[in-house]
Amino acid sequence: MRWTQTYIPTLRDAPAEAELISHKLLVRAGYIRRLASGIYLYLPLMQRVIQKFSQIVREEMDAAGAVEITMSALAPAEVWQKSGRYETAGREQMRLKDRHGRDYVLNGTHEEVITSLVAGELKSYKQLPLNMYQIQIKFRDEIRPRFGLMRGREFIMKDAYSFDADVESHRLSYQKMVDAYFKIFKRAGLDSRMVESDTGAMGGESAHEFIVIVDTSAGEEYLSFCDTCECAANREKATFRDENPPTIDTETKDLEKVTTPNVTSIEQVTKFLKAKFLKVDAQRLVKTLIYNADGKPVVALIRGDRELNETKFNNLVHAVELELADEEMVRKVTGAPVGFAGPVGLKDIPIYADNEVLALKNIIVGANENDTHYLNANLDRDFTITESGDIIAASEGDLCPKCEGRLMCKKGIEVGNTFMLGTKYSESMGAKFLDNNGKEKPFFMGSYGIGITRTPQAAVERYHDDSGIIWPKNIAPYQVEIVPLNYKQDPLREAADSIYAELTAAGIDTLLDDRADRAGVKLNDADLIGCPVRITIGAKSLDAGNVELKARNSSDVQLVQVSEIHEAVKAMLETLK
RNA sequence: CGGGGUGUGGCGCAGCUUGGUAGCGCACCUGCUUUGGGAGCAGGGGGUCGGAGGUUCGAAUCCUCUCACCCCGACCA
Repeated sequence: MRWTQTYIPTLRDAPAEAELISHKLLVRAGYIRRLASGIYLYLPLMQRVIQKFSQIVREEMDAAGAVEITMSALAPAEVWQKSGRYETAGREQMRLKDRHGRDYVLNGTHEEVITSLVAGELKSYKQLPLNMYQIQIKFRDEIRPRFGLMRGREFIMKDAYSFDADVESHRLSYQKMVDAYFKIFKRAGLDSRMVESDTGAMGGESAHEFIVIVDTSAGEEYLSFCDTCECAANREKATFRDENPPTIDTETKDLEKVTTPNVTSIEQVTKFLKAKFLKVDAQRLVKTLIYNADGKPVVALIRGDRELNETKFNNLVHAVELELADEEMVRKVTGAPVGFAGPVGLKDIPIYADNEVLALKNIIVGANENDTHYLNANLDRDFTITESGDIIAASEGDLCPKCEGRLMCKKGIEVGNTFMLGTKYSESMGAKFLDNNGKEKPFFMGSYGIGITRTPQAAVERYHDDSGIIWPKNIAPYQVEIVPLNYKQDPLREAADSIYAELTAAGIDTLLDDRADRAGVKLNDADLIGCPVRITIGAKSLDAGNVELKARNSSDVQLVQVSEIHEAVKAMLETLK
């Protein structure tokens, strides 16, 4: 492609609204333009990136035995009402009416649509397993769109849906997708990490996310992974092993009330009590956290040296909205100022305890009274709990749950996800088949997404420098950019044209900067848009029959004879990621 | 939805406090010169100052309402 025949509006300054470096670069380098909040136009370069990545996705999905279809972006509301998600999807779902006043939604995902497709016609176990996917525009009325393509209201996604007759086959289908995902991200030049994730609104049995780790602030997902084994999890889900299990008293002691003037935090309480009674550590303290669950107070008990994981906690509480209670609620519930809450004497409030707390004896807790704590409180004798579970957060340096390694915590960008849905949707929507005994059964379904527009931005976030983007070769809009420093000079132009023709004929995606601009402008733009290989043609080296070959990710420059440039380019591309 | 902020030519901004009829850099067009990391000179085009109403002889500037956008939070691929 010749630069003057396409449209690459590069900008010297990034628009003020862009926050992330990747967002700024995509705008500055002329890949995207914003039409409205969370709605972007894909310009020629972006279109090529999207197509390249989509093609990789297609090839790997096809290789994994999935078949491509296209489902509508629009769907009648009934389809969503059937699964019950019309109500639960809430304000995130884009809705509209047609001219007759009938209700429609702009699909944010397609479980309902594909289930209704399959419900009437996929009837026999002989047709299973089946996996269908599409690459489609999705709509989500995000509360707050941001970060360019990362969180838009309209975006492109690959979504696949698998149908199986039984659990074993279901697991196999799931594994095939997982394998395909690793291949896809690898081909796109990205190191991805698969982590366990919370199933969230999607529901189902288990779920994983595929994450690209980034160092910048762009990462929205926190994940923890082991530095030794393959164990990795989203922070919402991460578990760890207790490194120094507390010594548990053998006998229970009598409950004792002590005055603790002005000591409200765990650190203060520990310090205060140590000074007084010695042998007190944070592990013996139990934190009592009051939460506001949809307007009603609930209590979380965790060991004093732990942090609460709100996602895990809410998996016990099942609240729509869960947040730390304000001072007023705490006073109302405990009858004491913040800092002295404890489970002893709390009435009519659900109390959820972390598993670790169950094992403890003679714990120290607030006494629901100003400046007072209890020593030697014991479960069942002094207080009761509603339910227990794992509700604590893993943090950097904790012991891996499966090996002797340490957990590391990093930020990442979620680029794909996989859900083992089981029979949740097929049951609610009546999607059934006949097994080999002629018995009617609901399908085992899986759902698998990849962010087609988000992933390239994640790549930019991962691969860039001060001058611009550095694309992995397989998703770069062009693999090679030719920069004749002065296109008006006959020898330079002729050399540029002939190399362009040769590379293009050889099937190498090549961009020729045939603009009449000065060298500096073109070189800067070349760095900005980030093609992995650059061929620079200048008068001095061309006099000796040479052009310059340079990789975007390196400062090394090779002088190459014009006659050998094709081979040299191929060789260089081989070495690049 | 709560808190904070911004709307002035395609992009980045000044002007607003103290009202007097719009300016700078980049980009764009023409010409000449220049030509290896965002050139120089000269000339030029483009803005109902987000919108509506009000105050005033006069509003980008003051007041009221409204819309859009951005940041922090809750939500999420």
